[in-house]
Amino acid sequence: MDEPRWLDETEMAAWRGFVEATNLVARRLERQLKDDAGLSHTQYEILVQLSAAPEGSLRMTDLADRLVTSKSGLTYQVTQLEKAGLVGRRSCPGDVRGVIAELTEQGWHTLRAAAPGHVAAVRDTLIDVLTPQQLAALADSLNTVADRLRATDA
Amino acid sequence: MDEPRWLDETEMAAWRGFVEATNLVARRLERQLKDDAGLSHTQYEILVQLSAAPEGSLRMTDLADRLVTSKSGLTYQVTQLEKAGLVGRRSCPGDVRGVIAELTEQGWHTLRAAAPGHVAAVRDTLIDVLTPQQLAALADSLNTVADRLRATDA
DNA sequence: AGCGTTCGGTTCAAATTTGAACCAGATTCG
DNA sequence: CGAATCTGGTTCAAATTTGAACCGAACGCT
Repeated sequence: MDEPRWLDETEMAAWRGFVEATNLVARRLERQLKDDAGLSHTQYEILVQLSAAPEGSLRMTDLADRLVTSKSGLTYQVTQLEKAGLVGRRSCPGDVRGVIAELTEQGWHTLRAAAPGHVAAVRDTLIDVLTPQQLAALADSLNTVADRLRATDA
Repeated sequence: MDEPRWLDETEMAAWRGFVEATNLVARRLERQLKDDAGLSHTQYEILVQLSAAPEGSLRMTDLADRLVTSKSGLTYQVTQLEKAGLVGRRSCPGDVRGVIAELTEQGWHTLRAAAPGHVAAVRDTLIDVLTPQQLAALADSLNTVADRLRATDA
């Protein structure tokens, strides 16, 4: 194990910033959603992903891919949302094993009700804090990272 | 509740990128640390913060501030690390209530052993994926966000 | 058709996280 | 001094997350 390449000052700043911003933003938004809409961020993300899919429905596996949770974690949360009446399960035509999660009427309604407050919070914590240039740069960098990880995960 | 300002394309890209990169990077590094060093990222962060402090020790409250966990979460993790022999608790001179967490010899050793692999993984997932310009821009944006949140949390 | 492998989802126990309640030691004023 | 309040840390129950084990169904091949 030879001497590794340590991080220089900028690299360290990027990394510390990443860790810190990540946690702080997550914490802040978690609370906002819980307080204002009674949803965890995970649950909100599930609703968002479903709402963006055709018919407001997705197969469990596809949903798990888009979110970044374990399969069992998804099963758990979908069950919670089902109990709350926001999501339903249907079986998947053509594959008996498959399960399709689908937004209910109430799910759509809850999401529409939660979205404005959440967007405002996102602006407040992340978007409006930065200049347009910073924001564009951030989007560029983070998407590079995300794409790269998506690719190498497979 | 009037019509909110929705996110435009760049804003949305930044936000989605943030959520996605955040989760993917966290997941990746969590696994790396667990596999290679038997530590969770939280635990590793505790060791790092302690190692950066004078004497390798910090008061619980200060530690909780630097990490971004709840007080009870910190108590739990420090107890775990104590069981593992990486951290010790001392009482705080001058304030009977206070507790100081302190790296043990073994804690230093474990951290030194874990660091190279972790740094390599950080490079791999985040740093080396970006150009120097992207990296500098990322550091700039994220630190702006973090600083701003630190300020408004108080 | 038959066999071995992969896939999709759930179940389970164990580890972690969180917020609220709590306790004892500080602080602050009147 | 002494009551009222605040602080630092732990404890507790409840919610969540994770990975491993599992089961039945689909697939690839012979």
